Amino acid sequence: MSYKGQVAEEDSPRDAANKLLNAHLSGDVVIILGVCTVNYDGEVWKYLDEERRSIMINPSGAVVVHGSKSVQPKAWQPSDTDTEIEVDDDEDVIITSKTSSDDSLQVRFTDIIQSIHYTPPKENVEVVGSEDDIHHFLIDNPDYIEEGFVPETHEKEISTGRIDIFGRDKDGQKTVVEVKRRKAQLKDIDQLYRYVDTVGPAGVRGILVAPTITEAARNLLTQRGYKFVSVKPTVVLDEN
Amino acid sequence: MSYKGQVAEEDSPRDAANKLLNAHLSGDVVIILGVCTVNYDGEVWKYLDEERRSIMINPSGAVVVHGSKSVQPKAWQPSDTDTEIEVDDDEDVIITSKTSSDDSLQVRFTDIIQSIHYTPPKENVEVVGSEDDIHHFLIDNPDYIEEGFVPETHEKEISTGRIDIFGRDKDGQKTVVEVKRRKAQLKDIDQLYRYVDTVGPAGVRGILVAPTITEAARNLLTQRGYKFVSVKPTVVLDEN
DNA sequence: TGTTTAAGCTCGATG
DNA sequence: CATCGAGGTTAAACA
Repeated sequence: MSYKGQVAEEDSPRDAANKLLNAHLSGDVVIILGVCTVNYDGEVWKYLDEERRSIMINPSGAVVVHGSKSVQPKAWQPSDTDTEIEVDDDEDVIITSKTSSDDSLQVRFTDIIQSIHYTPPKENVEVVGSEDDIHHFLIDNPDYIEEGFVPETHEKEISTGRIDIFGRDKDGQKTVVEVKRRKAQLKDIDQLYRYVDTVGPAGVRGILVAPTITEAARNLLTQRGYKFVSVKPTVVLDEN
Repeated sequence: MSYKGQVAEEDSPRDAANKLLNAHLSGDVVIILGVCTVNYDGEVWKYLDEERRSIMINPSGAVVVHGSKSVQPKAWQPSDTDTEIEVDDDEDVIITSKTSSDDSLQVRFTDIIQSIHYTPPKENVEVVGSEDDIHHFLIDNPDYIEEGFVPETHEKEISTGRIDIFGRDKDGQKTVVEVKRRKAQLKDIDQLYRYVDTVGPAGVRGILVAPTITEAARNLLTQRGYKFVSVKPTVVLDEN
Protein backbone atom coordinates (compact mmCIF):
# COMPACT_ATOMS: atom_id res chain seq x y z
CA MET A 1 0.00 0.00 0.00
CA SER A 2 1.30 3.40 -0.94
CA TYR A 3 0.82 6.47 1.21
CA LYS A 4 2.11 8.99 -1.31
CA GLY A 5 -1.37 10.38 -1.65
CA GLN A 6 -1.74 11.32 1.97
CA VAL A 7 -1.31 14.85 3.17
CA ALA A 8 1.71 15.72 5.29
CA GLU A 9 2.01 18.88 7.36
CA GLU A 10 4.62 20.41 5.06
CA ASP A 11 2.37 20.21 2.01
CA SER A 12 1.16 23.47 0.55
CA PRO A 13 -2.58 24.12 0.74
CA ARG A 14 -2.80 23.54 -3.00
CA ASP A 15 -0.98 20.21 -2.81
CA ALA A 16 -3.09 19.16 0.13
CA ALA A 17 -6.33 20.03 -1.67
CA ASN A 18 -5.20 18.13 -4.76
CA LYS A 19 -4.30 15.04 -2.77
CA LEU A 20 -7.63 15.07 -0.96
CA LEU A 21 -9.59 15.60 -4.15
CA ASN A 22 -7.73 12.82 -5.95
CA ALA A 23 -8.39 10.41 -3.12
CA HIS A 24 -12.07 11.33 -2.96
CA LEU A 25 -12.54 11.09 -6.71
CA SER A 26 -10.85 7.70 -6.78
CA GLY A 27 -13.46 6.37 -4.34
CA ASP A 28 -11.41 6.39 -1.15
CA VAL A 29 -12.60 7.21 2.31
CA VAL A 30 -10.78 10.40 3.35
CA ILE A 31 -10.15 11.36 6.97
CA ILE A 32 -8.59 14.74 7.64
CA LEU A 33 -7.04 16.08 10.82
CA GLY A 34 -6.67 19.83 10.86
CA VAL A 35 -7.67 23.18 12.25
CA CYS A 36 -10.96 24.34 10.83
CA THR A 37 -14.22 26.20 11.19
CA VAL A 38 -17.49 24.56 10.23
CA ASN A 39 -20.64 26.14 8.85
CA TYR A 40 -23.94 24.48 8.15
CA ASP A 41 -26.64 26.43 6.40
CA GLY A 42 -29.87 24.59 5.79
CA GLU A 43 -32.99 24.10 7.86
CA VAL A 44 -31.03 25.44 10.79
CA TRP A 45 -27.86 27.42 10.97
CA LYS A 46 -24.88 25.96 12.78
CA TYR A 47 -21.37 27.20 13.42
CA LEU A 48 -18.32 25.58 15.00
CA ASP A 49 -15.40 27.73 16.13
CA GLU A 50 -11.92 27.34 14.69
CA GLU A 51 -10.46 24.32 16.44
CA ARG A 52 -8.46 21.21 15.78
CA ARG A 53 -10.77 18.40 14.75
CA SER A 54 -11.14 15.49 12.34
CA ILE A 55 -13.61 15.06 9.53
CA MET A 56 -14.42 12.15 7.26
CA ILE A 57 -15.53 12.22 3.64
CA ASN A 58 -17.18 9.07 2.34
CA PRO A 59 -17.04 7.98 -1.29
CA SER A 60 -20.85 8.32 -1.24
CA GLY A 61 -20.44 12.01 -0.48
CA ALA A 62 -21.36 11.83 3.18
CA VAL A 63 -19.31 14.22 5.31
CA VAL A 64 -18.92 13.76 9.06
CA VAL A 65 -17.43 16.27 11.48
CA HIS A 66 -16.47 14.31 14.57
CA GLY A 67 -17.06 15.48 18.09
CA SER A 68 -14.86 14.37 20.95
CA LYS A 69 -17.52 13.47 23.48
CA SER A 70 -20.25 11.53 21.76
CA VAL A 71 -21.00 9.04 19.04
CA GLN A 72 -22.99 11.66 17.19
CA PRO A 73 -21.11 13.98 14.86
CA LYS A 74 -21.00 17.71 15.57
CA ALA A 75 -22.01 18.40 12.00
CA TRP A 76 -22.58 16.31 8.90
CA GLN A 77 -23.92 16.01 5.41
CA PRO A 78 -25.72 12.87 4.24
CA SER A 79 -24.85 10.79 1.17
CA ASP A 80 -25.45 11.91 -2.38
CA THR A 81 -24.13 15.39 -1.93
CA ASP A 82 -22.01 17.38 -4.30
CA THR A 83 -18.62 17.80 -2.64
CA GLU A 84 -16.00 20.32 -3.74
CA ILE A 85 -12.47 20.78 -2.43
CA GLU A 86 -10.66 24.00 -3.28
CA VAL A 87 -8.21 26.62 -2.05
CA ASP A 88 -9.29 30.21 -1.51
CA ASP A 89 -7.33 33.49 -1.64
CA ASP A 90 -6.32 33.15 2.01
CA GLU A 91 -4.71 29.78 1.24
CA ASP A 92 -7.38 27.97 3.23
CA VAL A 93 -8.55 24.58 2.02
CA ILE A 94 -12.32 24.68 1.76
CA ILE A 95 -14.57 21.66 1.55
CA THR A 96 -18.10 22.45 0.46
CA SER A 97 -20.84 19.84 0.41
CA LYS A 98 -24.27 20.69 -0.97
CA THR A 99 -27.45 18.62 -1.12
CA SER A 100 -30.03 18.83 -3.88
CA SER A 101 -32.16 21.01 -1.59
CA ASP A 102 -29.22 23.41 -1.31
CA ASP A 103 -28.36 22.67 2.32
CA SER A 104 -24.68 23.37 2.53
CA LEU A 105 -21.90 22.28 4.84
CA GLN A 106 -18.63 24.14 4.59
CA VAL A 107 -15.42 23.14 6.36
CA ARG A 108 -12.63 25.71 6.14
CA PHE A 109 -9.16 24.44 7.07
CA THR A 110 -6.57 27.02 8.05
CA ASP A 111 -4.19 24.13 8.65
CA ILE A 112 -4.22 20.51 7.53
CA ILE A 113 -2.05 18.35 9.76
CA GLN A 114 -2.55 14.88 8.43
CA SER A 115 -4.88 12.73 6.34
CA ILE A 116 -5.81 9.10 5.92
CA HIS A 117 -7.12 7.61 2.68
CA TYR A 118 -8.31 4.06 2.16
CA THR A 119 -10.42 2.04 -0.20
CA PRO A 120 -13.51 0.90 1.66
CA PRO A 121 -14.77 -2.68 1.63
CA LYS A 122 -18.32 -3.59 0.73
CA GLU A 123 -19.72 -3.88 4.22
CA ASN A 124 -21.27 -7.12 5.37
CA VAL A 125 -23.23 -6.62 8.56
CA GLU A 126 -25.00 -9.42 10.31
CA VAL A 127 -27.57 -8.49 12.94
CA VAL A 128 -29.69 -10.74 15.11
CA GLY A 129 -32.46 -9.59 17.40
CA SER A 130 -34.20 -6.81 15.48
CA GLU A 131 -37.88 -6.00 15.85
CA ASP A 132 -38.56 -7.89 12.65
CA ASP A 133 -36.98 -10.99 14.21
CA ILE A 134 -39.43 -10.65 17.10
CA HIS A 135 -42.38 -10.31 14.71
CA HIS A 136 -41.53 -13.57 13.01
CA PHE A 137 -41.02 -15.30 16.32
CA LEU A 138 -44.44 -14.13 17.56
CA ILE A 139 -46.18 -15.14 14.34
CA ASP A 140 -44.64 -18.60 14.67
CA ASN A 141 -45.40 -18.74 18.40
CA PRO A 142 -48.64 -16.73 18.80
CA ASP A 143 -49.33 -18.14 22.26
CA TYR A 144 -46.61 -15.78 23.51
CA ILE A 145 -49.00 -12.97 22.59
CA GLU A 146 -52.05 -14.64 24.13
CA GLU A 147 -53.39 -18.16 24.36
CA GLY A 148 -55.50 -18.88 21.32
CA PHE A 149 -54.39 -15.82 19.37
CA VAL A 150 -54.47 -16.30 15.60
CA PRO A 151 -52.28 -13.97 13.49
CA GLU A 152 -53.83 -12.92 10.18
CA THR A 153 -51.66 -10.17 8.71
CA HIS A 154 -48.06 -9.07 9.19
CA GLU A 155 -47.37 -5.36 8.56
CA LYS A 156 -51.00 -4.65 7.64
CA GLU A 157 -51.29 -1.34 5.81
CA ILE A 158 -54.03 1.02 6.98
CA SER A 159 -54.71 4.69 6.28
CA THR A 160 -52.88 5.84 9.39
CA GLY A 161 -49.84 3.61 9.19
CA ARG A 162 -48.92 -0.06 9.40
CA ILE A 163 -50.02 -2.56 12.04
CA ASP A 164 -47.22 -4.86 13.19
CA ILE A 165 -49.42 -7.92 13.63
CA PHE A 166 -53.16 -8.05 13.05
CA GLY A 167 -55.26 -11.07 14.05
CA ARG A 168 -58.03 -12.45 16.21
CA ASP A 169 -58.13 -13.57 19.82
CA LYS A 170 -59.58 -16.91 20.97
CA ASP A 171 -63.10 -15.40 20.81
CA GLY A 172 -62.59 -14.23 17.25
CA GLN A 173 -62.31 -10.57 18.21
CA LYS A 174 -60.17 -8.35 16.00
CA THR A 175 -56.86 -7.51 17.67
CA VAL A 176 -54.08 -5.04 16.90
CA VAL A 177 -50.65 -6.07 18.18
CA GLU A 178 -47.88 -3.48 18.43
CA VAL A 179 -44.40 -4.83 19.09
CA LYS A 180 -41.40 -3.04 20.64
CA ARG A 181 -37.96 -4.53 21.21
CA ARG A 182 -37.23 -2.06 24.01
CA LYS A 183 -39.10 -0.73 27.04
CA ALA A 184 -42.50 0.61 25.99
CA GLN A 185 -43.06 4.36 26.34
CA LEU A 186 -45.97 6.78 26.08
CA LYS A 187 -45.55 7.30 22.36
CA ASP A 188 -45.95 3.57 21.82
CA ILE A 189 -49.41 3.71 23.43
CA ASP A 190 -50.18 6.61 21.08
CA GLN A 191 -49.28 4.46 18.13
CA LEU A 192 -51.39 1.52 19.31
CA TYR A 193 -54.32 3.87 19.95
CA ARG A 194 -54.07 5.30 16.44
CA TYR A 195 -54.23 1.86 14.84
CA VAL A 196 -57.10 0.58 17.03
CA ASP A 197 -58.98 3.84 16.44
CA THR A 198 -58.55 3.44 12.68
CA VAL A 199 -59.62 -0.19 12.26
CA GLY A 200 -62.38 0.13 14.86
CA PRO A 201 -62.40 1.35 17.43
CA ALA A 202 -65.53 -0.59 18.39
CA GLY A 203 -64.92 -4.29 18.83
CA VAL A 204 -61.18 -4.05 18.34
CA ARG A 205 -58.66 -4.95 21.02
CA GLY A 206 -55.14 -3.61 21.42
CA ILE A 207 -52.14 -5.53 22.71
CA LEU A 208 -48.71 -4.05 23.28
CA VAL A 209 -45.79 -6.49 23.31
CA ALA A 210 -42.49 -5.30 24.77
CA PRO A 211 -39.90 -6.46 27.31
CA THR A 212 -41.13 -3.96 29.91
CA ILE A 213 -43.17 -0.76 30.15
CA THR A 214 -42.76 2.55 31.95
CA GLU A 215 -45.20 3.40 34.71
CA ALA A 216 -46.81 6.34 32.91
CA ALA A 217 -47.18 4.24 29.78
CA ARG A 218 -48.86 1.44 31.72
CA ASN A 219 -51.30 3.91 33.27
CA LEU A 220 -52.28 5.27 29.87
CA LEU A 221 -52.50 1.78 28.40
CA THR A 222 -54.79 0.65 31.21
CA GLN A 223 -56.91 3.78 30.90
CA ARG A 224 -57.37 3.11 27.21
CA GLY A 225 -58.26 -0.50 27.82
CA TYR A 226 -55.33 -2.22 26.19
CA LYS A 227 -53.29 -5.19 27.31
CA PHE A 228 -49.57 -5.39 27.96
CA VAL A 229 -47.62 -8.57 27.27
CA SER A 230 -43.99 -8.94 28.26
CA VAL A 231 -41.75 -10.67 25.75
CA LYS A 232 -38.01 -10.24 26.08
CA PRO A 233 -35.75 -10.31 23.01
CA THR A 234 -33.55 -12.83 24.77
CA VAL A 235 -36.46 -15.31 24.78
CA VAL A 236 -36.71 -14.84 21.03
CA LEU A 237 -33.00 -15.48 20.59
CA ASP A 238 -33.02 -18.53 22.85
CA GLU A 239 -35.96 -20.14 21.08
CA ASN A 240 -34.37 -19.70 17.66
CA MET B 1 3.20 18.97 17.91
CA SER B 2 4.88 15.60 18.09
CA TYR B 3 3.69 12.54 16.19
CA LYS B 4 5.97 10.06 17.92
CA GLY B 5 2.99 8.48 19.62
CA GLN B 6 1.24 7.53 16.43
CA VAL B 7 1.27 4.01 15.13
CA ALA B 8 3.24 3.21 11.98
CA GLU B 9 2.78 0.07 9.94
CA GLU B 10 6.13 -1.39 11.01
CA ASP B 11 5.27 -1.24 14.72
CA SER B 12 4.84 -4.54 16.50
CA PRO B 13 1.33 -5.29 17.78
CA ARG B 14 2.58 -4.71 21.32
CA ASP B 15 4.09 -1.33 20.45
CA ALA B 16 0.95 -0.35 18.58
CA ALA B 17 -1.28 -1.31 21.51
CA ASN B 18 0.90 0.65 23.93
CA LYS B 19 0.86 3.76 21.75
CA LEU B 20 -2.90 3.62 21.39
CA LEU B 21 -3.43 3.04 25.09
CA ASN B 22 -1.09 5.89 26.04
CA ALA B 23 -2.87 8.26 23.72
CA HIS B 24 -6.29 7.24 25.01
CA LEU B 25 -5.26 7.48 28.66
CA SER B 26 -3.78 10.92 28.08
CA GLY B 27 -7.16 12.15 26.87
CA ASP B 28 -6.53 12.20 23.13
CA VAL B 29 -8.97 11.32 20.40
CA VAL B 30 -7.62 8.19 18.69
CA ILE B 31 -8.44 7.24 15.12
CA ILE B 32 -7.17 3.90 13.86
CA LEU B 33 -6.96 2.58 10.31
CA GLY B 34 -6.55 -1.16 10.15
CA VAL B 35 -7.90 -4.55 9.24
CA CYS B 36 -10.36 -5.79 11.82
CA THR B 37 -13.43 -7.75 12.75
CA VAL B 38 -16.12 -6.18 14.91
CA ASN B 39 -18.47 -7.83 17.38
CA TYR B 40 -21.28 -6.25 19.33
CA ASP B 41 -23.02 -8.28 21.97
CA GLY B 42 -25.78 -6.50 23.83
CA GLU B 43 -29.45 -5.99 23.14
CA VAL B 44 -28.81 -7.37 19.70
CA TRP B 45 -25.93 -9.29 18.27
CA LYS B 46 -23.94 -7.78 15.43
CA TYR B 47 -20.92 -8.93 13.47
CA LEU B 48 -18.73 -7.28 10.83
CA ASP B 49 -16.41 -9.37 8.67
CA GLU B 50 -12.67 -8.85 8.64
CA GLU B 51 -12.08 -5.79 6.48
CA ARG B 52 -10.07 -2.62 6.31
CA ARG B 53 -11.88 0.14 8.16
CA SER B 54 -11.37 3.06 10.53
CA ILE B 55 -12.51 3.43 14.10
CA MET B 56 -12.44 6.33 16.52
CA ILE B 57 -12.03 6.22 20.29
CA ASN B 58 -13.12 9.34 22.17
CA PRO B 59 -11.61 10.44 25.46
CA SER B 60 -15.11 9.99 26.89
CA GLY B 61 -14.95 6.32 26.00
CA ALA B 62 -17.24 6.45 22.99
CA VAL B 63 -16.12 4.10 20.22
CA VAL B 64 -17.27 4.55 16.62
CA VAL B 65 -16.77 2.08 13.78
CA HIS B 66 -17.19 4.05 10.58
CA GLY B 67 -19.03 2.82 7.56
CA SER B 68 -18.18 4.03 4.08
CA LYS B 69 -21.66 4.79 2.80
CA SER B 70 -23.55 6.68 5.44
CA VAL B 71 -23.24 9.15 8.25
CA GLN B 72 -24.31 6.49 10.72
CA PRO B 73 -21.59 4.25 12.13
CA LYS B 74 -21.64 0.52 11.41
CA ALA B 75 -21.14 -0.18 15.09
CA TRP B 76 -20.50 1.92 18.18
CA GLN B 77 -20.35 2.18 21.92
CA PRO B 78 -21.63 5.28 23.73
CA SER B 79 -19.68 7.39 26.22
CA ASP B 80 -18.77 6.29 29.72
CA THR B 81 -17.67 2.83 28.77
CA ASP B 82 -14.74 0.89 30.10
CA THR B 83 -12.27 0.58 27.23
CA GLU B 84 -9.36 -1.87 27.19
CA ILE B 85 -6.63 -2.22 24.61
CA GLU B 86 -4.54 -5.38 24.67
CA VAL B 87 -2.68 -7.94 22.56
CA ASP B 88 -3.82 -11.55 22.47
CA ASP B 89 -1.88 -14.77 21.80
CA ASP B 90 -2.37 -14.43 18.04
CA GLU B 91 -0.66 -11.02 18.13
CA ASP B 92 -3.97 -9.31 17.37
CA VAL B 93 -4.65 -5.94 18.96
CA ILE B 94 -8.02 -6.13 20.68
CA ILE B 95 -10.09 -3.17 21.77
CA THR B 96 -12.88 -4.07 24.15
CA SER B 97 -15.45 -1.54 25.29
CA LYS B 98 -18.05 -2.48 27.89
CA THR B 99 -20.96 -0.50 29.29
CA SER B 100 -22.25 -0.77 32.86
CA SER B 101 -25.06 -2.98 31.56
CA ASP B 102 -22.43 -5.32 30.09
CA ASP B 103 -23.08 -4.54 26.44
CA SER B 104 -19.75 -5.17 24.81
CA LEU B 105 -18.13 -4.00 21.60
CA GLN B 106 -14.98 -5.77 20.55
CA VAL B 107 -12.74 -4.71 17.67
CA ARG B 108 -10.01 -7.18 16.76
CA PHE B 109 -7.21 -5.84 14.57
CA THR B 110 -5.14 -8.33 12.63
CA ASP B 111 -3.26 -5.37 11.17
CA ILE B 112 -2.97 -1.75 12.21
CA ILE B 113 -1.91 0.45 9.34
CA GLN B 114 -1.94 3.92 10.77
CA SER B 115 -3.30 6.01 13.61
CA ILE B 116 -4.09 9.62 14.40
CA HIS B 117 -4.05 11.09 17.91
CA TYR B 118 -5.05 14.60 18.87
CA THR B 119 -6.10 16.56 21.90
CA PRO B 120 -9.69 17.62 21.41
CA PRO B 121 -10.90 21.17 21.96
CA LYS B 122 -13.83 21.98 24.19
CA GLU B 123 -16.50 22.11 21.54
CA ASN B 124 -18.41 25.31 21.03
CA VAL B 125 -21.43 24.78 18.84
CA GLU B 126 -23.80 27.53 17.94
CA VAL B 127 -27.17 26.58 16.48
CA VAL B 128 -29.96 28.84 15.34
CA GLY B 129 -33.41 27.66 14.37
CA SER B 130 -34.12 24.86 16.84
CA GLU B 131 -37.61 24.05 18.02
CA ASP B 132 -36.88 25.95 21.22
CA ASP B 133 -36.10 29.06 19.16
CA ILE B 134 -39.51 28.71 17.52
CA HIS B 135 -41.20 28.37 20.93
CA HIS B 136 -39.72 31.64 22.12
CA PHE B 137 -40.65 33.36 18.89
CA LEU B 138 -44.26 32.18 19.18
CA ILE B 139 -44.52 33.20 22.82
CA ASP B 140 -43.29 36.67 21.88
CA ASN B 141 -45.52 36.79 18.81
CA PRO B 142 -48.62 34.76 19.77
CA ASP B 143 -50.69 36.16 16.89
CA TYR B 144 -48.72 33.81 14.65
CA ILE B 145 -50.50 31.00 16.49
CA GLU B 146 -53.92 32.62 16.35
CA GLU B 147 -55.28 36.13 16.66
CA GLY B 148 -55.93 36.88 20.31
CA PHE B 149 -54.10 33.82 21.64
CA VAL B 150 -52.61 34.31 25.11
CA PRO B 151 -49.74 32.01 26.12
CA GLU B 152 -49.78 30.98 29.78
CA THR B 153 -47.15 28.25 30.22
CA HIS B 154 -44.08 27.17 28.31
CA GLU B 155 -43.16 23.48 28.60
CA LYS B 156 -46.07 22.75 30.94
CA GLU B 157 -45.55 19.44 32.73
CA ILE B 158 -48.51 17.05 32.82
CA SER B 159 -48.80 13.38 33.74
CA THR B 160 -48.39 12.22 30.14
CA GLY B 161 -45.57 14.49 29.07
CA ARG B 162 -44.87 18.15 28.49
CA ILE B 163 -47.00 20.63 26.54
CA ASP B 164 -44.94 22.95 24.31
CA ILE B 165 -47.14 25.99 24.83
CA PHE B 166 -50.31 26.10 26.92
CA GLY B 167 -52.65 29.10 26.85
CA ARG B 168 -56.08 30.43 26.04
CA ASP B 169 -57.67 31.54 22.78
CA LYS B 170 -59.50 34.85 22.31
CA ASP B 171 -62.62 33.34 23.92
CA GLY B 172 -60.66 32.21 26.97
CA GLN B 173 -60.78 28.53 25.99
CA LYS B 174 -57.90 26.34 27.13
CA THR B 175 -55.60 25.49 24.24
CA VAL B 176 -52.72 23.05 23.79
CA VAL B 177 -50.14 24.08 21.19
CA GLU B 178 -47.71 21.51 19.82
CA VAL B 179 -44.82 22.87 17.78
CA LYS B 180 -42.73 21.08 15.13
CA ARG B 181 -39.86 22.56 13.18
CA ARG B 182 -40.29 20.08 10.34
CA LYS B 183 -43.23 18.74 8.34
CA ALA B 184 -45.89 17.39 10.72
CA GLN B 185 -46.51 13.63 10.64
CA LEU B 186 -49.04 11.22 12.08
CA LYS B 187 -47.14 10.72 15.31
CA ASP B 188 -47.29 14.46 15.95
CA ILE B 189 -51.11 14.30 15.92
CA ASP B 190 -50.82 11.42 18.40
CA GLN B 191 -48.78 13.59 20.71
CA LEU B 192 -51.22 16.51 20.50
CA TYR B 193 -54.12 14.14 21.14
CA ARG B 194 -52.43 12.72 24.23
CA TYR B 195 -51.95 16.17 25.75
CA VAL B 196 -55.47 17.40 24.95
CA ASP B 197 -56.89 14.14 26.25
CA THR B 198 -54.95 14.55 29.51
CA VAL B 199 -55.79 18.17 30.32
CA GLY B 200 -59.39 17.85 29.10
CA PRO B 201 -60.44 16.58 26.77
CA ALA B 202 -63.70 18.48 27.16
CA GLY B 203 -63.38 22.19 26.52
CA VAL B 204 -59.74 22.00 25.42
CA ARG B 205 -58.59 22.91 21.93
CA GLY B 206 -55.53 21.60 20.11
CA ILE B 207 -53.36 23.53 17.70
CA LEU B 208 -50.46 22.07 15.75
CA VAL B 209 -47.84 24.50 14.50
CA ALA B 210 -45.43 23.32 11.81
CA PRO B 211 -44.13 24.49 8.42
CA THR B 212 -46.30 21.96 6.56
CA ILE B 213 -48.23 18.76 7.20
CA THR B 214 -48.59 15.43 5.40
CA GLU B 215 -51.94 14.56 3.90
CA ALA B 216 -52.64 11.64 6.23
CA ALA B 217 -51.71 13.76 9.22
CA ARG B 218 -54.06 16.53 8.13
CA ASN B 219 -56.90 14.05 7.74
CA LEU B 220 -56.38 12.70 11.24
CA LEU B 221 -56.01 16.20 12.67
CA THR B 222 -59.26 17.30 11.06
CA GLN B 223 -61.03 14.17 12.22
CA ARG B 224 -59.93 14.84 15.77
CA GLY B 225 -61.05 18.46 15.60
CA TYR B 226 -57.68 20.19 15.84
CA LYS B 227 -56.32 23.16 13.97
CA PHE B 228 -53.20 23.37 11.84
CA VAL B 229 -51.16 26.57 11.67
CA SER B 230 -48.28 26.93 9.24
CA VAL B 231 -45.20 28.68 10.59
CA LYS B 232 -41.95 28.27 8.72
CA PRO B 233 -38.61 28.33 10.60
CA THR B 234 -37.36 30.89 8.09
CA VAL B 235 -40.01 33.36 9.29
CA VAL B 236 -38.70 32.91 12.81
CA LEU B 237 -35.13 33.55 11.69
CA ASP B 238 -36.08 36.58 9.62
CA GLU B 239 -38.06 38.21 12.42
CA ASN B 240 -35.17 37.87 14.86
C1' DT C 1 -31.60 7.13 37.92
C1' DG C 2 -35.58 6.91 34.97
C1' DT C 3 -38.55 9.03 31.56
C1' DT C 4 -39.85 12.01 27.89
C1' DT C 5 -38.74 14.46 23.78
C1' DA C 6 -36.09 16.77 20.11
C1' DA C 7 -32.92 15.82 16.39
C1' DG C 8 -30.48 19.46 10.45
C1' DC C 9 -32.21 12.95 13.61
C1' DT C 10 -30.47 8.81 9.64
C1' DC C 11 -31.91 5.13 6.90
C1' DG C 12 -34.64 1.62 4.70
C1' DA C 13 -39.11 -0.02 2.95
C1' DT C 14 -43.25 0.75 0.81
C1' DG C 15 -46.87 2.76 -2.02
C1' DC D 1 -41.27 10.84 -4.87
C1' DA D 2 -43.29 11.26 -0.22
C1' DT D 3 -44.10 9.14 4.05
C1' DC D 4 -44.07 6.03 7.74
C1' DG D 5 -41.55 3.63 11.28
C1' DA D 6 -37.31 1.39 13.29
C1' DG D 7 -33.01 2.38 15.51
C1' DG D 8 -28.38 -1.25 19.89
C1' DT D 9 -31.45 5.29 17.74
C1' DT D 10 -28.27 9.30 20.61
C1' DA D 11 -28.28 13.01 23.67
C1' DA D 12 -30.37 16.51 26.56
C1' DA D 13 -33.56 18.21 30.00
C1' DC D 14 -36.12 17.37 33.86
C1' DA D 15 -38.24 14.94 37.89
